[in-house]
Amino acid sequence: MTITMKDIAEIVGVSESTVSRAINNKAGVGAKTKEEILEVAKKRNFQPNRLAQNLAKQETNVIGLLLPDISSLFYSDVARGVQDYATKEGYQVIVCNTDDNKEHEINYINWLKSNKVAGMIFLGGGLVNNEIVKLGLTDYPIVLANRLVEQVTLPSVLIDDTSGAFKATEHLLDKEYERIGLVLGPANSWQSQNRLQGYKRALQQRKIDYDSNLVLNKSWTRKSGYQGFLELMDLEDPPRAIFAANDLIAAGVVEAIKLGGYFIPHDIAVVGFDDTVVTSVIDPPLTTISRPMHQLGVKSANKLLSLIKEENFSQEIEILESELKIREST
Amino acid sequence: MTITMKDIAEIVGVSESTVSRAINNKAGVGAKTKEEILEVAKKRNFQPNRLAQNLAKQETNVIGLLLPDISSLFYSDVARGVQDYATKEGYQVIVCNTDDNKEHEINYINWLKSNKVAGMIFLGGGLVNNEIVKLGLTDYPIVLANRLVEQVTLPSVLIDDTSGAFKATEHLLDKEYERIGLVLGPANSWQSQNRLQGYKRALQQRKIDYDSNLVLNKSWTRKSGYQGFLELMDLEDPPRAIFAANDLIAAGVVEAIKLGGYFIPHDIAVVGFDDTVVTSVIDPPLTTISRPMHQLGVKSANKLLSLIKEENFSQEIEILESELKIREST
DNA sequence: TTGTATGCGTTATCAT
DNA sequence: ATGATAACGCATACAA
Repeated sequence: MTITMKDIAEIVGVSESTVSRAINNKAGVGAKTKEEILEVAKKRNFQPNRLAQNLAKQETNVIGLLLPDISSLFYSDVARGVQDYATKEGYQVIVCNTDDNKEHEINYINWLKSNKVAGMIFLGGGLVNNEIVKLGLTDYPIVLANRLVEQVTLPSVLIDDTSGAFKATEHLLDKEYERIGLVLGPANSWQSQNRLQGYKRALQQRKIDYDSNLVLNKSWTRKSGYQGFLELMDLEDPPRAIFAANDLIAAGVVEAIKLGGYFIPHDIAVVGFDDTVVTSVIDPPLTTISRPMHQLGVKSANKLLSLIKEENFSQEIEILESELKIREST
Repeated sequence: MTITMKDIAEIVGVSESTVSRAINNKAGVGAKTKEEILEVAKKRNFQPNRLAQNLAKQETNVIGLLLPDISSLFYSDVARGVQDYATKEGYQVIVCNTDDNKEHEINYINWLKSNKVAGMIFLGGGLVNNEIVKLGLTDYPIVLANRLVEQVTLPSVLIDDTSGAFKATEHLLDKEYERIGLVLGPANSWQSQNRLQGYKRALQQRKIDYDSNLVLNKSWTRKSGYQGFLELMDLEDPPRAIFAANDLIAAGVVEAIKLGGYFIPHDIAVVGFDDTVVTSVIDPPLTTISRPMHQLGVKSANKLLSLIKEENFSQEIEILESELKIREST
C-alpha cells in the first residue's frame, strides 16, 4: 500500500538518489527525469517516511510542551498558541501533562529526548532548575513560559501580573475613586502578592495612602467575593470601587452589590481579573484584566524556534503585558 | 554527549546485537555480560533513539488526536482523557487543531501518516466519511469520538445527550413538577434537538402532555436565560421548574429568578446542562447534567489501543451516559 | 550464549 | 545529470 522511494526508482528506472533529489527539489536532476518522478510520486500518493528522514537528517520537526494540565482553562489557551505558531513553521508539538509531578516531568523529558525532539517548552509548574541542568538539558533548546527559576537564567517568556493589577487600579483611580477595595486570594499565594503589589504601586504613583482595611485576603471563590463585599461595606468609610483579584471573586462581588440594591457602576464600580468565560455570566459586562495567554504560547514557540534555528536574536527574557478590558462595570 | 548501542558494544567489548538483547531484556545473554552492559548503559545514561527503533520495528507508540480546538472547554477535557490513558499504556499523543477546516484536517492526517503513527482519534468536527476512506485510512486504526458519520461504520464512542436531557427532566418530574419550562439554544442545532427529544421522552414516559408553550428556542447565552424566564412567567400558567439547556442559560434564568424576588428552589427549581465552571458562579449551587468528557477521551483511547493491538473485542459503537448532579437548585 | 549480516527508508558524499 | 555506497541507530534472522 505505502510506497517508498525505492519503488519509485524502480518504476521510473532511475536510482534512489535521483528520486530523493527530485522529490526534495534539489539541483542536479534533468527536467524530464524530474517530471517523470514527480508524476509517479503523485499518482501513487507517495509520502516520505519521516522516521527514516529524521534519522538520516539527525533532526526532527517536533517540539515538546510540558505543562501541568491541558484541561485547565489557562494552559489550554497557551497550548493553542504554541501549536498555532509551531504548525505555521512546519513543526508539530507533543503535549505532556505533568500534573506538577516531578517524576512525570522527568519521564516525559526523557521520552522527548529519546525521540530527538528539536526543543522543549516548559510551561508553568516547578521543576527546580538544577534538575533541568542535571538532565543534560543545557545543550538543548529550551524555553520557559510563565515559570521563573532561580540561579541559571534560561530563555523565558512571562506575563506581568503585577502590571495588570496596576492597570486595574489605575483605571479606577482615573475614574476619580480614591478608596478602592481589594479582594484577594490567600495571602501566601504569589498571585495575591503580585496583584497587591500592582495595587500599591498605582496608589503610590498618585500619592494616595495605602489603607490596609480596604484589602481583604480570602479565597479565589464567588463566595469570597460575596462576603468580601459585605465586609467592605461594614467599614466606616466604605469604598465605592472594588478590584476583585479574579473573575470568580468579581462575580460574587457583583451579586452582593445587586442584591444589596446598589447599581453598577453608578453606585459601585467593579474590576475583575482574568477575563474568563465567567465574565459572560456577569451582568453588567465586567471590566477586567485580560492576560495574553494565547500570545504567551505564540511567543514561547517563536523564541524556541529561533533558538532551534540558532537565530538567537531574541532577548533572554520577554515580558508580556496584560490588557485592561473596559466594559460596563466601571 | 548522547551514547548509542554501538558505543556501549565497544566499551564492553561485545557485539551490537548482544547489547540490543541485553537492553531489551531478551533471552540469550549471559547473566554477567548483561549486567556489565546494563551498568554501562546506566552509567552513561543511555537512551535508545526512538526514531531508529521505530524505523527498524516498523511501528511507533504515538497516536494522533484530531480535534477542532484544544483551547475549548469541552475538547481540552477530552484530550486530557486521551492522554491519560495513552500515557498509561506507553503511548504519546499528538494533538492537532483543525478548526473544523477540512484542508487542515487533511494536512494533519497526511503528516500523521508519514510519521507512521499507530492510530488516530477523530474528535468532534466533521470530515465526511467518504473522504476519510479516500485518504486510505480504512486500513488504519481509527476511532471516532463524538462524531457520527453516515455510510461506513467506524468504531465510535459517543455521549448520549438525549438521555442527559431525559434525566434532567425526569428529575424534575420526580420532584412533582408537571409543567417544566425548557430554554433551548437555536432550533436548528442538533444539541437543541437532542435535548428537546430527551425532554419529550421523559414527559411521554409519565404520560404528561407536551405543551409547546413551555419550550423556548433562544441562544446559548446568559441573556437568553434571563429573557426566557421572563417569557415563561408571562404564560397563563407559568412553570415552577425550568430546565436550561446549558449552564450559561441557567445562569441567566437563576439571575432573573432572584431579581424577581423568588427563591430557588422553594419557589422555582432550575436544572442546567454541562457542569462547567459557570456552575461555580451560580448561587445556589446548580443541579445540572454532567457529561463524561474525560471519560470520552479515556474510552476512545482505550478503543483505539485495543484496535492497534488487535484485541478487537470492544463493540463497534460505545455510548456514554451523562450524569445528573443534584445540588441545591432543585 | 554470542556474533554477523541485513534491513528499515532516507539523506548525503563520493565517483562517474 | 546520474548512480553507487555509506551512514543514521536499532532490531532480528541466521550462523557459529
